[in-house]
Amino acid sequence: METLSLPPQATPVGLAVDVAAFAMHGGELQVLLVQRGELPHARAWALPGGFVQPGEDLHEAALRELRTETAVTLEPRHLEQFYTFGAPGRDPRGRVVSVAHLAVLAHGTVQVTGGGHTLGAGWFPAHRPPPLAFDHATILTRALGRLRVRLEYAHLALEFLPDTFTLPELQRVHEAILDRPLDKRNFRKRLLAQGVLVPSGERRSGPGRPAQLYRRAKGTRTAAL
Amino acid sequence: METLSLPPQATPVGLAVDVAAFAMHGGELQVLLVQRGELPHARAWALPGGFVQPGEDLHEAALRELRTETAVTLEPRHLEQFYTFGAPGRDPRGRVVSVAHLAVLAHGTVQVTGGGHTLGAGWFPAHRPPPLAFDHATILTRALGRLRVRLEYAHLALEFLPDTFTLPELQRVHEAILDRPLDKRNFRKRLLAQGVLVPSGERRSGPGRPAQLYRRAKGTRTAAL
DNA sequence: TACAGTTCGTGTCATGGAGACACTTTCGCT
DNA sequence: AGCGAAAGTGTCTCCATGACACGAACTGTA
Repeated sequence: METLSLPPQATPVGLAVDVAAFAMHGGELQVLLVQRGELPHARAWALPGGFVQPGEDLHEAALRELRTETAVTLEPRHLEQFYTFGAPGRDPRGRVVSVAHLAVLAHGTVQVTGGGHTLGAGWFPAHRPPPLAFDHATILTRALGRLRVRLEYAHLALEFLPDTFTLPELQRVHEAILDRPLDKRNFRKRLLAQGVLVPSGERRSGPGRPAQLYRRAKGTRTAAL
Repeated sequence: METLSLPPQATPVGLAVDVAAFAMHGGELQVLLVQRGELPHARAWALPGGFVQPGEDLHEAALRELRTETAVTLEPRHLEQFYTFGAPGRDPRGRVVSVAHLAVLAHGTVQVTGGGHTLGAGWFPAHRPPPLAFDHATILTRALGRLRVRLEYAHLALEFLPDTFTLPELQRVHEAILDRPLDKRNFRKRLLAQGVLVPSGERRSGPGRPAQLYRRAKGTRTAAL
């Protein structure tokens, strides 16, 4: 079986992965972009991504690109494939099909120094990005849509925060993703009713009344599919 | 721009599409399978699919494979990409990445004669399929999951039926997809409240009380994404 | 033409989740 | 002590969902 090879109908294509990686910073939802150092679209901003290597799973490839192109310090808390872009003209170099991924990085991961063969990397407002290379604006829009959908019935928002967090912080994550304000009381009611949050007993001080700190309940890890 | 070519990092892979095509037949949800005529997995049943051709969009490739491998008579009413399978060992011939699609064929499309380089094609119970080649059992399971999700908030079930249909017929489609019975009164209440159905005035006779015929309301085409 | 068989069509009540809505509490700072 | 700032809290309404049983309309046959 291992000696079989690809039949002639299998016209080779370039297989790439692109990653829309999000994090919260300054109360805003940010997306990680790299500045391209090569043609095509040199000096343009783009989603981190690149070609899949032999024997490498799509998931692994997405992780590798994230690490080598952007020098982010932490592992993503969530990584999920969400759509494959394969229109014939989408890359001027030839036929490149890209499996787009959605990643969530925890708070505290936001320092980025650039790396690999890019000119740099940085965080940008996810809802108002700069002009992007290739069809990456489309990819980003769809990633945001997926993120919104995931909010409804998953615990994904928790992945943006440190292990321990306050309810107002969590609310700000939801608001940043949905790009609209939410009612405080309804938000708390809904979240607490889901039973995935456990008060840690601690409180956090600041300019105002201290907030109760919460922790995710055990056995509530997101199915990182 | 057109003279650029793929960089050396782009290790070539085989790019394929596979299609899980569903239709209603005999009150049951059926999936379209082909019997493979070539190695690997010769004589095994598999989802229709094959390699994408140069310059061909993924969507087009899925349509072509559906037509040439199975000689189905009608166009699918819905075609949607839902996941890309790219684990290194999934195909013994080498690195093959498959973009899996979900298709819905209208009632009346069920005659299938086989074609292309397969030994035949046929319909099988979607929830109890025969053993399948490659990782197609996994693909089918995920296609069914997607179909269920789509039922909740889309008009996808209508695509299984002819232009004009009765409410009990539509209910049977939902029941077949969910693989469980539904309450008649609640089902009618919910569907009619959605406002996507319009009584056509006609009735359909049979062994029992005649049923009201319905038609989809204008401007309610499924976003075939 | 009467009856049996078969399928279609209909309404109420209880429950649970979601959204609108305003004031009090607790702390830090001056 | 007082002020500013943010956290925390409860009620009511509305809508969607699910459980539940019987009469109505037609076909075919005796």
